[in-house]
Amino acid sequence: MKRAFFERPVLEVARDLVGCTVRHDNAAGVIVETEAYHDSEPACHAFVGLTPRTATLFEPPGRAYVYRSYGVHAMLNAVAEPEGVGAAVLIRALEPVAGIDAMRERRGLDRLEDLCSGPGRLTQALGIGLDLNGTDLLTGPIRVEPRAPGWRERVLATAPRVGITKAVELPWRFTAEGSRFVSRPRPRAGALA
DNA sequence: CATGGGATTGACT
DNA sequence: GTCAATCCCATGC
Repeated sequence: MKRAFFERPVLEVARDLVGCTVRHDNAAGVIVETEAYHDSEPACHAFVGLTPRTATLFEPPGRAYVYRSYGVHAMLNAVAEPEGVGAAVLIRALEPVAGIDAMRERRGLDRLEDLCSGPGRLTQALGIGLDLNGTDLLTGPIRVEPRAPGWRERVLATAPRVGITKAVELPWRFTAEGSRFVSRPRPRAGALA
């Protein structure tokens, strides 16, 4: 993955990350669902400006923004756009492709579809914790790798983002159409990107 | 310094 | 479908 990939409009990065691979600690999955967040809209953490919590979002593109959700779960984002712009792509679901036994162990579950089909689930499956906030996705412990041949053809669906209360109308969620590894709620077929 | 609210999940009715 | 868990941090007094 090249640095320039992340230094682009966050909607483009969100779309193009579907089909790429996330790897950590000998486990990996192909991204099947993303959401875009940008400091110009109130659902984004960076909307409030530069604070200790949001600092990573304004850092150079290609870094990991990892934060705690509901006091329980770790959420993994890829920082996008030039340094100084608060924007990131939330990785919401993966199709497991490597280290599946390790994932099952960390999740305490067997079903392949339950391992990484949600933002809190995939961080647990990959062993990604808050300590990795700010690390580099090109050189650090978490790696994002380009699409394998064939994923270019995959059809994307757009939908409203999940679990937010502001800017709910923006269709900034992207899913690999028909994938059984997408998190709930599964978007209706038809709204193609 | 007190308070409220999550970019969720899993267990339970 | 409903609901609690759990904790950091932004905000307001």
